[in-house]
Amino acid sequence: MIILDLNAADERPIYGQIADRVRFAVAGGALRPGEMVPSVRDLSKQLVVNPNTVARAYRDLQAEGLLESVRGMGLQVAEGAVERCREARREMVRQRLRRVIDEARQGRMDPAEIEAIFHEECRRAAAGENGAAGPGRGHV
Amino acid sequence: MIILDLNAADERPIYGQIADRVRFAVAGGALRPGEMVPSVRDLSKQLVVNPNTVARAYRDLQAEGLLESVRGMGLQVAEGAVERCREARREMVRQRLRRVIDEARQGRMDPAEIEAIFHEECRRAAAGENGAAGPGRGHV
Amino acid sequence: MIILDLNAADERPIYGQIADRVRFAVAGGALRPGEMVPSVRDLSKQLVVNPNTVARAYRDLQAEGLLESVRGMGLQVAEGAVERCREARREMVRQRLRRVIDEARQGRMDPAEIEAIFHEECRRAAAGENGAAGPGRGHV
Amino acid sequence: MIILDLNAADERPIYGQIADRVRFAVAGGALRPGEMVPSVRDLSKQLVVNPNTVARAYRDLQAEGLLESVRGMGLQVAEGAVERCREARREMVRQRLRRVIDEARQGRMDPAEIEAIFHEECRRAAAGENGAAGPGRGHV
DNA sequence: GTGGTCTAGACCACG
DNA sequence: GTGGTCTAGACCACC
Repeated sequence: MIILDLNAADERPIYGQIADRVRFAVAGGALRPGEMVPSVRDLSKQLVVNPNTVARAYRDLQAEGLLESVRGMGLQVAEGAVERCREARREMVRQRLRRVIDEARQGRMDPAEIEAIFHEECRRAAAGENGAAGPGRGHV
Repeated sequence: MIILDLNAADERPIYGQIADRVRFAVAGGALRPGEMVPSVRDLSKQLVVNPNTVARAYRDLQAEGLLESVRGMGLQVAEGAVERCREARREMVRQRLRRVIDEARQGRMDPAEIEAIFHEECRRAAAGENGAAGPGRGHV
Repeated sequence: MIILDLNAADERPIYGQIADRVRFAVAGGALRPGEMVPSVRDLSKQLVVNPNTVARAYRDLQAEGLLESVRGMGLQVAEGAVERCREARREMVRQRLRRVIDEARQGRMDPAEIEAIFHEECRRAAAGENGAAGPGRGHV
Repeated sequence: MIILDLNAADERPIYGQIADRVRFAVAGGALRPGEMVPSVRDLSKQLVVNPNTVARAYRDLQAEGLLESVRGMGLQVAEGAVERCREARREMVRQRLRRVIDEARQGRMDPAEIEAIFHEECRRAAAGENGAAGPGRGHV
């Protein structure tokens, strides 16, 4: 069964984080169309969270058409979900990047400085994934 | 007088948006040390926002040491503010970029795709600043 | 053997849909008094449904007096069933129509609009039964 | 302030009934774009229902784009809502009528009988609206 | 004052 | 076993 976890430092609503984990799992191929997601009760135990909170995440995903219910059995990933998740993921990233860029430029920040920071952070992320502590900014 | 505006689509707290606008204005040189910021009442009218909300933004900026009260006159930008704002601006941008990158990678998105989107959006922002409608992504 | 099928899009309980199909089959003459209904196992395979679900539908129909068990043989359609099913069918249709009409009027919908929609849908149904794709509303 | 009420005999989920009341109120003109809906707390008291239940109805309506939040102030009817509600109401009625008609015909019911029942019920509804007890089927 | 999140726990229908 | 509804009540941020 797929393992999901939460990042305690994330201040977004828990149900939103859960939904995003599922979206990313589908986009990344860890959860395939037709596959069942963990039951509300199981996942709520796994995440140490109230079942209602998981149920809300699942409900939102259902409304989005990403999950569909199999009566009496649980919820499964819908057929067209992978493509939609990939697209959603891409647009989410695009929208957030756009907002940062727009605000930085509006604050008269040098475009070259923005790009420099972006590449620094990309390197940091890549390093953090390969070795335990790569170069760049070690802390945080 | 300095002109500030808000983006209604931004879901962050309004007081935070206002404070950020002031920080960016100082970092960008639009507001200089010793200069007075608009009064709470004026700014609240200008932004069509509750005066309490503006007051809270100013309160936060005061606590931060960025604004100082001049008895009977209002609030002015503090002396050392510019450098601190530039630093704050840089770190704010860095932190937000980092978060987007981290979450995208965590969702197993291809790093090259992330960079591609970033550069697309940079070009779009640059185009939007020069001409009214440059190349790139026309809509939005 | 009588062929029944289910509409996956129907959100009513499956056991109720099955029972209704049987009622309508009796009312329409496709199942005659004295005739045996498919066994629980056969029907559950035919419908790709849990046997318990079929069993529950049959149980309800038995309680209603529409089916009677023949020891060791299964269930057969009861003698007086046809008339009762016709009546049940009529009342079921009436009740559902009434509900739609009542709610539409309660929502201040123009009565003429309701009738217009009804007749459109009647024509559509008639067309769909005669030719594969008649006039009216092609899509669904 | 707009008065909403619930029909205790309705077995649909309460939150759905509340949402429908709002939709119909908007479609019927009782609630106009820009107008505020009752606060969650007020409406929950008015309907003798848990605030969470009202909140869920409002949340669904927000997701639908029918309501939009005015921060710190409450929820108001969105601009384009009226047309969308009318359309939604029409399609809801159409879909439900279609289902009844389809199932009745599939059960080999005489089309003329279906129409007869429909018109009977239309007359009944019209009568029930004008006089307290018109002709037709008095009870129920 | 507003909406929103989360928890806890009960109850239900369905399969 | 599954999801879904509803209640009750706490706590939060925002305006």
